[in-house]
Amino acid sequence: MQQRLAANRERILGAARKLVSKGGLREARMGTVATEAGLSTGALYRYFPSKADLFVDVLNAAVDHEILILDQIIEGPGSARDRLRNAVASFVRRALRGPNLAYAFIAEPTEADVDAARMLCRKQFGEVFKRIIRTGIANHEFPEQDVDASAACIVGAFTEALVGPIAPSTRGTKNQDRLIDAVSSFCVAAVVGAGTDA
Amino acid sequence: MQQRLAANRERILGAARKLVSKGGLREARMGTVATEAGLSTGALYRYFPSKADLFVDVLNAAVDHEILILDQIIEGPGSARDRLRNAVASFVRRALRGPNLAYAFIAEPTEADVDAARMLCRKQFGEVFKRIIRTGIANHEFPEQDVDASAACIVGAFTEALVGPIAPSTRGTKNQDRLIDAVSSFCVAAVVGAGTDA
DNA sequence: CAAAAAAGTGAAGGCTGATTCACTATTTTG
DNA sequence: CAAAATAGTGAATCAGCCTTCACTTTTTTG
Repeated sequence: MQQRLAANRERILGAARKLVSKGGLREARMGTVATEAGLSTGALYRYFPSKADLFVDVLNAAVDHEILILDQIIEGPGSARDRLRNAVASFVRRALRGPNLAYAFIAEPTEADVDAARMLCRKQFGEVFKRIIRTGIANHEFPEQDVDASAACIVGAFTEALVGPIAPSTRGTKNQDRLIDAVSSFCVAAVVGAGTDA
Repeated sequence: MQQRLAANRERILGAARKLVSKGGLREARMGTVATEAGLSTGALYRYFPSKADLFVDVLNAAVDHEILILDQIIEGPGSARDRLRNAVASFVRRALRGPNLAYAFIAEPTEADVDAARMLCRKQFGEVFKRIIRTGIANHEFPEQDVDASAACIVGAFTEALVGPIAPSTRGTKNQDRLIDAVSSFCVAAVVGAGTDA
């Protein structure tokens, strides 16, 4: 019977995830989550104290997963440059593939409570990139630079390229591959060459 | 007497601008705008058909102004590289200085209607940067690259560096100058070196 | 199996904030 | 100056949603 409860909790999280991934936070209503999960609205509150709590959970789970993957790349073998490139490329690739979850999330604020969590997540991503940039600087692969600023720029760059309206059409594997390449080249070049003419 | 009306309209726009620049769109209520403008809520609707209309106007005015400045830099003299650097630096400098208006705006979605306008504005900024990148490529100052992607990355990079939570403290002229430098160096290096190892 | 506890229901309540509107004040006009 | 038109007022209305709660159903327990 614990089973049932745990399963319900999962179903709720799953429903919320699904709704966010299409439609975004803006359109994720508690009622809809409930229906999607096959429960009544009231039941949700037996599992999560509030909408914000529910969605913060969804966000954190998605982001933790993503961070884990980035971490492995960043801490793995290879030159700092290659690891940086792979990290960015991996993120963009995954974002383009799946329904945008962490990605819709990372880019789209709503209520203040959830927003705070979102900010934190962005910061987490930033931290990962700071680590690799520092490594590269220590290595003398990268020039001295403002690590905080560079990390922020990287996160901003790929986010905008992914979800922004400027982004070119991402239909077709070909275009996607090109975008992945373009964005990761951009970031690598920036970090490698940053400070050049500061 | 037309005067009075025009003046009121201005006062409303001014009030809205002021409220957005501190507090952001999220906290800009019609009632507050009215009070700030010295009018009643009802009166606002004699000047603007809806909240969205009002704020779209505010947004567009702010962005048009900013675009104009960027345009002058981009179309001005100097190498493509310098112009790109100046354009980014100018944007960041202005954003850090004034109360963030276009900047709070450009980064912070709310209702769908206003959001559409916001997207368009980002696109406009992107267009400006595309132009200079194309020029540089034609010049052979920059390597061939995905112009759309690079422009998106630039807009994303400086936006995040400015308003994102990752951004380092921007208190003090010193820090601000460093940030301006870091961000513009980042973007220039990226564009100059993009495609290097694509 | 009956009573108690836990889970689930969904309509009603409440909150926030935009929009309206019946009415008053001011300005224009003949 | 009186009538008509135009501005302006702000309390009431409306709308969207989250959250609650009195009640039913299911599960546990003695």
